[in-house]
Amino acid sequence: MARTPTTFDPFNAVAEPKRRQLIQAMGAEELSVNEIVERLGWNQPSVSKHLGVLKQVELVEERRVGRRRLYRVNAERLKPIFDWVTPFERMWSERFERLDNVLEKMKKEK
Amino acid sequence: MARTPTTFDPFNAVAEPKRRQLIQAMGAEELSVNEIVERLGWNQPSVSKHLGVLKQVELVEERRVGRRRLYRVNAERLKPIFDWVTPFERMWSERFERLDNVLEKMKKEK
DNA sequence: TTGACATATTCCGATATGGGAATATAATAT
DNA sequence: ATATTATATTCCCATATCGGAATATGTCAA
Repeated sequence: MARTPTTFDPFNAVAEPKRRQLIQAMGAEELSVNEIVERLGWNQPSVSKHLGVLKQVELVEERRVGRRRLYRVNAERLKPIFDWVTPFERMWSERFERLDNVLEKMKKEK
Repeated sequence: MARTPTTFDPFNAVAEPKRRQLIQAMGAEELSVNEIVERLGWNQPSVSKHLGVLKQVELVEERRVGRRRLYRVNAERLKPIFDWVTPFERMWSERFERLDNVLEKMKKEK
């Protein structure tokens, strides 16, 4: 067996840095391929191909209008990533850093 | 050029489902390889290899004690993932669904 | 020193990738 | 019909997987 395919799930689709960049550049807007091309400065086939992957995992949705195709981010598909990573937040968050600091001080003052 | 290597960054390391499972199984505990093997029911080389990838991207840290190696999750390396995905939360969260519902109702009642 | 235990590494093969370049498809306008 | 615009697809290749099996390394114990 080989590596998990990029189209397997949002985790794999989004592992590619350019695809993260693409999603971030789109934000909440609905954009045509050419608008994305201009915004990112990549060549058109590259944008289309990355959109193709994102579409397969439903991270973007496509709407055809005339000869253009309008894409928008389907943020719900990012929720599994958010849900997986969020529980770990307490391990690095400021609240606990502060707690650590307090404990450090208590040590020193003792 | 080929696909972004798994060891390139936490995004890629964590794209592999088994590695997410491994990290989740470890939680905040410090565990030996064998403890992880038992906990997950995988074979030992598999666990070692996945730990190797996670270690390269510093998602886990290793401490040698006798003939054992104790691993623990370095959650800070998950922060970039959290930070990247979090801004999109407002696009799916209940708060905004509720807002949508309110707006829908207002339309209908008008 | 020899064995037992804990863990890492190597060798293998099938497979999917991303980029570049070229080209195909589709819709509109003239 | 033809040209133009907008987008997708194909063909190419170098490369890094993951899993399985076997084996190597390292450390303790008797």
